[in-house]
Amino acid sequence: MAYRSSEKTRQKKDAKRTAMMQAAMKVFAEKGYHAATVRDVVKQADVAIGTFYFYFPDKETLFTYLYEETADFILQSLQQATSGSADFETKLKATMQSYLNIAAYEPAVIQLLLVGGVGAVPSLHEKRIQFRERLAGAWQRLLREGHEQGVLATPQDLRRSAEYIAGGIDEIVLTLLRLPNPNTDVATAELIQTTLRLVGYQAAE
Amino acid sequence: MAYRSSEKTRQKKDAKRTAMMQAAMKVFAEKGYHAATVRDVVKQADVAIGTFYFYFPDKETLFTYLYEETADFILQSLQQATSGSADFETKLKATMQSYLNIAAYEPAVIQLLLVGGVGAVPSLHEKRIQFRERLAGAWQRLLREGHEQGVLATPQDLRRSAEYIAGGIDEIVLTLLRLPNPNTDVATAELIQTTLRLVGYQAAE
Amino acid sequence: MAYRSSEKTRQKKDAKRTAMMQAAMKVFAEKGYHAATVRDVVKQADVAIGTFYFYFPDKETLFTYLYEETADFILQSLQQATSGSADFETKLKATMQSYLNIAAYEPAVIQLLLVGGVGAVPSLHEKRIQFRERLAGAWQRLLREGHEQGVLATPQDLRRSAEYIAGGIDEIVLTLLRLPNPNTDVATAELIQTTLRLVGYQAAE
Amino acid sequence: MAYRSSEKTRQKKDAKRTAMMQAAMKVFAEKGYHAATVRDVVKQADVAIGTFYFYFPDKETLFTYLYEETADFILQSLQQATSGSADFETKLKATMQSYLNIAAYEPAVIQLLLVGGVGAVPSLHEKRIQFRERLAGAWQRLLREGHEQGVLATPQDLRRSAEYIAGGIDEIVLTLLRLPNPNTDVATAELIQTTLRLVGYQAAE
DNA sequence: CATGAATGAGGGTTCATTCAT
DNA sequence: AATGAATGAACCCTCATTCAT
Repeated sequence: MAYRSSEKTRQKKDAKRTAMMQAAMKVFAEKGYHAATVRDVVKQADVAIGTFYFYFPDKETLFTYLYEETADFILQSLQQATSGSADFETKLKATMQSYLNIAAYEPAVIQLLLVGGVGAVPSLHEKRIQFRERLAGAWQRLLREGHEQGVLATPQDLRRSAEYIAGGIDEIVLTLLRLPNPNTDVATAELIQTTLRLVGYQAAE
Repeated sequence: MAYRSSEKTRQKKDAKRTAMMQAAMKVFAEKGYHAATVRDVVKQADVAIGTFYFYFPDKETLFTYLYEETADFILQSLQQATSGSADFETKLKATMQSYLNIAAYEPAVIQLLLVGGVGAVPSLHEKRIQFRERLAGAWQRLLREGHEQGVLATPQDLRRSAEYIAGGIDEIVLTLLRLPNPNTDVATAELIQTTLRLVGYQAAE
Repeated sequence: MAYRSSEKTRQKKDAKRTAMMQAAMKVFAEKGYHAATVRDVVKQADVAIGTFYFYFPDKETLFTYLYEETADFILQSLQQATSGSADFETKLKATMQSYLNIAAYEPAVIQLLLVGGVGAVPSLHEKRIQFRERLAGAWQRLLREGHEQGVLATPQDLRRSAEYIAGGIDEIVLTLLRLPNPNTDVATAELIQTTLRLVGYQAAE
Repeated sequence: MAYRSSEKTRQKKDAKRTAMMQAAMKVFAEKGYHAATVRDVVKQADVAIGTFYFYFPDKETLFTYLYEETADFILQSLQQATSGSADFETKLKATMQSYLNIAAYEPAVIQLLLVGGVGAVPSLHEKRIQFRERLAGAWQRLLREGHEQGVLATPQDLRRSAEYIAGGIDEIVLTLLRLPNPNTDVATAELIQTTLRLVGYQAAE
């Protein structure tokens, strides 16, 4: 007896859901978890408050989901940049490129991850820690390759270097995002050079 | 006949005010701005809620003041480490030592600055940005000395390197603070070495 | 050319309507008026929420209608038991039998009437009062017969005795319904005896 | 340093708390748990909504507490009436007197117990069941005395009779409370006579 | 000075109801 | 007829802030 949920309707619903998540992303990125209200989100999405609860179970769940999805997106982007067979320097450049690209074209993504979830609900705090660890882990994997290729300074604790890099990049990215017209290319080039120095890179002969 | 609060009274008042600020620091560092309530603070300080509003105009002002004071404390500590006449390496070691010391013995100070005020009230956001800039500025001054002594790699944007350092250190510090028994000494030594590489340090002959 | 819904269509519609009312009865009996939601009802009936509003104008009206219908059903059952020509004792036994039978086989009916509509909407409160009065009225009619047959103790206010009986039975019924395997037969026999004593029954010689 | 909480202040607070509980009692008795809102209560008490939460942790807790307290009050009143050494008839009269007195002078107490907590939150449902059981228990104890004095009809299930009595009385009481000027005395006398018949009372020679 | 009772704006969430498809 | 996405009033509750004592 059930009417076939016309494909069109389904698509429309999905589109709306996506639109609402983007609205939520923007609001959370700007205000952070606590300061952002559900009313802010629905206003941004131009829907009624009940609509929010039609699409999402509650504020916390949405934020957690948004945070995880965003974190996965970033980490996969980095993963992609480091996969394949290439030398350390090439991969590092690609990775940095990738990260800065996201920062340039999807600033809310970065804002959400870096400031949106701080000082929030405990379950969220946990997620944030996980993200930082996975982010450092991504860099660490890259460094390990460099180490195996024998192009990095020794001794060094690759984990700690990876954390240093992750933190350093984000500091610079946040500074960039505060500028009206950030020159991402120059920053990327400099970040690459600085990071190469940081790990004591010596090109193989 | 003009009233004048006797010196003793004033001291007592100041002591209470200080105690309340320490209580507030602890609470804000643990929970962050939004999750911490004024009631949490007064409970920690063991005073009535009305007393809070005798000493501070409101929650936001207190937090801002606390944030500024804490930021000043950190920045002055770094300043002290870099003042005097010594070579670049010595000063960098002293600075790093100083920062990590604070993290080790006054973790709340670091927590407050790094996570306590993120995603909070707009006025606070501003303060946070200022702090990051001043922190980068402190490192930048040190790097400039190194540059003038000719011991750093060129070309490099000292400002950007300073930001990289500031961000990298904090990432590692936050990781350390999550551990039950962080070995600060090892971390400090590594941070120094990594930072020296980052700036392309070459000891003068 | 006037449309006329074919007999078949009407029957189908009535069937659906009935099914939805049974679903509503179950839900209201279990949760009571306020705690039961329209969504609970449509879920139980396995239809969409819009369908509910096609068949019923709103929640309150449905409940009121359901309550009335159920009340009528009970009262008619009692009526039937007391109709015909028989002596007081026989009729009382039949009436009690009838009531306890409903409680045993259609507990939701009783639950709905006794607890489903308490503390609800004003219009419902009115209905509940009416039901109690009609229920007492049914007993009162029976008692009047007994009085006319001269088998009841005098003096007694038949109305008040009728209320006493109605309230006493329901108290016991509700207690029974809480048991996993209520022995209705024993309870019925006891209720009959107790009620006969209550009205001071003396078999005619 | 703590100022002595002047006895006067304390008393005032207690008085207010009591006033608020009475306001809550009235509202809950009139509307039942679900239909009554916290705003209804604070409006009745003429205080702000925050004041409610200063005195009580939440709506459910208050209601539960109110319900328990009221139940205890009623049960203790009955207890008092049945204690002491007197014959069965005297005690039954006293008990009935006591119950009807409360109904006459504190109708909200009865309303709360009988209708206020029906169909409410699960924890409350439990409380209601407990109350009914304790109420029946009170009557049962009285009947047992009568049984031991050999003035009651045998055989009869004293528990079931007790429930019958409890339910019957409440039905009549609720009817009375609907009248503008209920004549409690006549009702009491009749209830006593009817109850004596119900239990098959035969005065000892 | 210090207290804590009192306030009420505002936050998250529910749910009866509507209406375009 | 039937659907279910969308709405928004209203609920419970929190918490920064005030002020009489």
